[in-house]
Amino acid sequence: MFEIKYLRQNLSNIKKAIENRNADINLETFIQYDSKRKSILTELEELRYRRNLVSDEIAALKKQKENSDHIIKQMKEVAGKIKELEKSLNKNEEILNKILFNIPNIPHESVPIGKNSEQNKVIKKAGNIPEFDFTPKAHWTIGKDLKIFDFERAAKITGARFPLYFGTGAKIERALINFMLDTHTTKHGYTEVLPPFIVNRNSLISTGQLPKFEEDLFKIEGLDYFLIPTAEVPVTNIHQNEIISEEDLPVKYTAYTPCFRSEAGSYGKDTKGLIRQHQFNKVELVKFVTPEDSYNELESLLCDAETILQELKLPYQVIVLCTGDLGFSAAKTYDIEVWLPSQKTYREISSCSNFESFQAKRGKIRLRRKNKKKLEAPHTLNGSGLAIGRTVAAILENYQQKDGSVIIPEVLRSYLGGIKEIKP
RNA sequence: GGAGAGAUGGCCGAGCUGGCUGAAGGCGCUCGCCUGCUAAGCGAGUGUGUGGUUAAAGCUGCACCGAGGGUUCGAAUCCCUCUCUCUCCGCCA
Repeated sequence: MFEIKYLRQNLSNIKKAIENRNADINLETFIQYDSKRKSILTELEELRYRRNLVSDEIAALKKQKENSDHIIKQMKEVAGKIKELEKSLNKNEEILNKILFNIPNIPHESVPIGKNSEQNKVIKKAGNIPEFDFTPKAHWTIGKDLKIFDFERAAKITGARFPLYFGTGAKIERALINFMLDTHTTKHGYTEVLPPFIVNRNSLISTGQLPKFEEDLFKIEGLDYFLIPTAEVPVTNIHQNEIISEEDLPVKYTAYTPCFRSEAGSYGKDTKGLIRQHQFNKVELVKFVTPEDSYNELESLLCDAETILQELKLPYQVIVLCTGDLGFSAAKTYDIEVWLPSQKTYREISSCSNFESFQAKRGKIRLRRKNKKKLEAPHTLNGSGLAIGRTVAAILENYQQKDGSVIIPEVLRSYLGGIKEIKP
């Protein structure tokens, strides 16, 4: 979110940025209500000033036991006028906020300008794409043959797009969660967090999922609570409405949570397998940093996520999202995409973003510098490190053997009682 | 679920028979003095947001004492609603 003042002063920049995003925001309305706000406020503050002065007078008169009825009578009118103005100011403020909270973040200057995902840029390829002397199977077939997951039964329990793992399948999920958390806490210096899986409206507004994207969320009936679409929401909101000292930065958290997404508008896409589910597990990385460090911190966040794929020896590529594909709150985003042999393509497995001060401002997270009076907004970042279900899919597909078995990546074996492969 | 207590500045904590309280006191922090270092001591300063003015420091208006509404000329203080925290009882993984 932008402060009104900033928006007023940088209108043309923001306009251009929004155009680059293919977003549609009516800034003319903003200007209109902004100037209205100013005129109401000026009048209101003058009246309040007068009221405060006269109130003191009345107090003084009363103290001297003198009559003040005539002034009080006068002030009654002023009080009425004040109330009126306050009402219209509130209304005006509501409209302004609605506009303000619907304006997306400005892309960083290093973000390529583009219309959609086709203009994203590949910036790195890593790992070896496996070669097969047979036709590699899709992970849902492998999983079914190995009897480690069962989507039909999951649909019976709940509905389409819910996971149900058995035996080694369930264990691999758990092993991956532990492996990732262990790596990030011991090697990368993150503090492990286990947050609530249900959050209130305000938290979702802070991180930017609301007010625009309510249809993507699962809402709890009868309460203004939602299932989290990502750990980013509860974890970023840990410091909502707080002042963080400069010397405490960077703050780095990692959290495992399930994620719940309604996937509205994605019907017919990725209907099979683990790629697009209503519920999936994820290990998330979240950072609070000083503005001057945030782009370096984005690079290291990306590295931290990449490490997991390197250790699992899975081939991947890194892309930088273009302006048209950038998420609402992000100023810059790298996606890591893992190779899926059955689809002969790379699929997103992590998304690492710098939100700059966008979320901090919405969530009133502030930064106190060591020798400065004025408070600033810290920058927030987050990234998946990684999505667990998609990692399982990638392991199954990349490590599959001709006989239908799947080799377990070495780093995971100690988490799985030492087994080296899953056999049919 | 029932009964009660509470929510004040970076933290702790007064005020709550309405006006002199943006808020005592303490801690912390900053600056200065002092002691050869450290600790202690002394003095001054120190909330947030937003507007005006200024080259700047500063001065200054308004708002904010959990959130929202109400009463009043005037509310941290009174009333209502909501949220959260704590204590006791009940129930429970």
